[in-house]
Formats: sequence, structure tokens, C-alpha cells
Amino acid sequence: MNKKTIATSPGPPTDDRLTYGTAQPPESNSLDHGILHEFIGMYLRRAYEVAYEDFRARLGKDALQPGYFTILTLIVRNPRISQTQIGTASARDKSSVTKALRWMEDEDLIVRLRSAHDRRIHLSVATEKGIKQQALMEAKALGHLHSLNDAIGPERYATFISTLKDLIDSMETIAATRAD
Amino acid sequence: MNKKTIATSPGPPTDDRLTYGTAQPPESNSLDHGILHEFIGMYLRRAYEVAYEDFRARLGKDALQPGYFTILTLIVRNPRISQTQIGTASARDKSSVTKALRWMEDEDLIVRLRSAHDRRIHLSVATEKGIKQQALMEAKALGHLHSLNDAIGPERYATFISTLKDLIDSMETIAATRAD
DNA sequence: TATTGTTATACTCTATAACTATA
DNA sequence: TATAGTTATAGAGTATAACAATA
Repeated sequence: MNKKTIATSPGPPTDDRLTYGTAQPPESNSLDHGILHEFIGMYLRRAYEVAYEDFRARLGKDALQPGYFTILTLIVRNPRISQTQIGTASARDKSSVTKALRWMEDEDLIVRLRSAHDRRIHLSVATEKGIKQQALMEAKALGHLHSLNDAIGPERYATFISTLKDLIDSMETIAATRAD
Repeated sequence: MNKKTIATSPGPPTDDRLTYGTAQPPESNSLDHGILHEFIGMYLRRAYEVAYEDFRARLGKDALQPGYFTILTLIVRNPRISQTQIGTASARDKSSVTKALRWMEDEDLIVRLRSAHDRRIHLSVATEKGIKQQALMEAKALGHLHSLNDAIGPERYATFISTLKDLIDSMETIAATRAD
């Protein structure tokens, strides 16, 4: 091992920093996060993870996978929605939508029908079971949203959502520009 | 197929709603998103995805995977950080940390050393190459943060970050309560 | 030619569990 | 017994690409 390739921390090196073999790790409560403290992506990831986990925990075992809640809700609220529409509205590829819908069809949550106007199009409609399932999930989702609301606080709530929406729109626009 | 299991949309059913085979899908620009418009988790997921994609696009091919930026930054800023500390600071399991570090070691971005005080502990230190790589990524990250800043707006920036932090802390606390 | 949806496949990121070695 | 790290494996969630049917 070539000692010259070993970097010291930013700032003036000290003898201590070179005695790695015997040195101890830095104190956990005083770690330097550098730019990470400003790194919104990290907070977005973590926020998504913990929110997702809270929702999943509230759904318990009698519910669908959390990701499917969006799709089932779209179908319940928009009978005869097409798979392409579901994909666009949920920002997922059509192949992912197919997989989800097949699962929901096997579970008797939805039925799929061919449009007579354009036989390429598959229309999704929720069954009574699907409607009930969605309502059950939505009720649990409300509890989840309530806890998020408590965390955020009512004054910040509206601004927070609109900021997230603006961030999404802006990044999508930039991404579309890049795709040229 | 049993027509009785087919559900109509919320509200009074109409004949039209039952003619699924011939009916057309709803207009895409007027889809009813129901509770999804309030569903913060969906926005968090999407915001994370688009932010992540922007960062990845800016890194280009000469950079690490975006998730590794956090780890490499922690190592550069905190020489001799242990793997457990990295896991805690990045909210990842130690097995995921091991995989990332092994890759970085193979790439000569870091070296790992045994602590003489406690030979179970592996200390990570960035190499000169690792320092340069992190600096390169950080420069690109700044461009990414700048575009996020433009999207969010300077007035909302501080509030947005602190709201995300509060959301994370609050959900982590609830999760810890649940784990009892 | 373009669009809708399907299928097979594979990728990314991550965690679980069993393990070794150290304490 | 408890902790740090490793390894093998698996899982969730998703996308890519080739395809068939239809327009």
C-alpha cells in the first residue's frame, strides 16, 4: 500500500491524521456532512422513504402494495381509464402498468375491457371489491396524511405541496430539454 | 363475466357508465385524481425521482452512482469514519455500505484500514483520486442544487428544507414508536 | 407508420440472515 | 454476549426491447 495515495482531510494535515492504523473513528455526533446539509435530493429521498414506510405500516397486511394505491385510485375515480393514461398519470412505464393491472385483475379488484371504438385500448374499471379496497386504503391514507400534516404544520402545508409541485414541474421541463 | 361485479364510478350511475365495451376512455386532461392531489407521498416520490435524474444526468458517465456521492462525501469530510457510522449517517444497512465501499476500494477512491484500538472496526479514508472525484461530483452537484434553487425560489428554500427535515424526524419517531 | 398493450428479461438499490472476528 | 463487518441471497419496483394487434 502506497502511503502517498492516502489523502488527509481538508485543512492542514497533522501527524495524527497519518496514524490511521491506530487512530479512532471521528465522533459520531460531530460528523462533518459538508455539502450534504444542503443536498435537497438526500432529504427528498429520506422523506419519501419514511413517508412510504409510514403508509405501508398503516396499510398493514390487508392492503395492496403502496405503489398500487395510486393506480387503483385512478381507476376508481376514472372508470374506463386506459393503460396509457394510467402510465402517464402515475409517471410509470406501460410495462409496469400492465404488471400492476394483471395483478389487480387476478385479485378481482378490476376488470379490463376492450374499447369498441379502438380495439387497441384496454379500459380498466374497478369491481365492487376494488372500490371497497380503495376506500379502505384511502381511509388509512387519511390517517397517514394526518400524521404528515402534524409533522409539517398547517401553516407550511400548502406551501410545501406547491413547492414540491413546482420542483417536479421544473425538473421535468429541464429533463425534456435535455432529451432533445 | 358477471356484470354485477362491475363497479360504477362514485356518484349516481348512468347508462353510459355501463356500456364499457363501447365507451371511450375519459379525457386525459380532466382525470379525477381524488385524494391523490393531497397525497404528499406521491409528490415526494416524484420529486425525489426527478431530482435524482437531474443529478445523474449532470454527473454524466465520468461519475459514480448518485447514491455513492453521499458515502464518498462522508469519507472525504470525515477521514477514518467507520462503516457503522456511514450506515447511520446515510440511513443504510451495513451490508449496503460494505458493497459500496468495496466498489470504491476497487476504484481506488478509498482505502480501508483496521483500527488498532478495536480491530473489528474498519476505517475508511479517501485517496487523492477519491478526493478529486468527490470534488468533481460536488461541483456538478452545485449546478444541480442551483437548478433546484431556481425551481423552489429563494424565499421558500429555507422553509422547504426545514420542513423536509421535520417530516423526516417526525416519521422516524413514529416508526420507532411502532417498533416497540 | 404509429400506437396500445404484452411479455421476457434485466437492472438498480436495498435489506435479511447467517456467518467470522473481535470485544 | 454484543458488536463490526462480510457474504450470499432475495426482494421490490421499475424499465428496455422485441413483439402482436390494431389503427
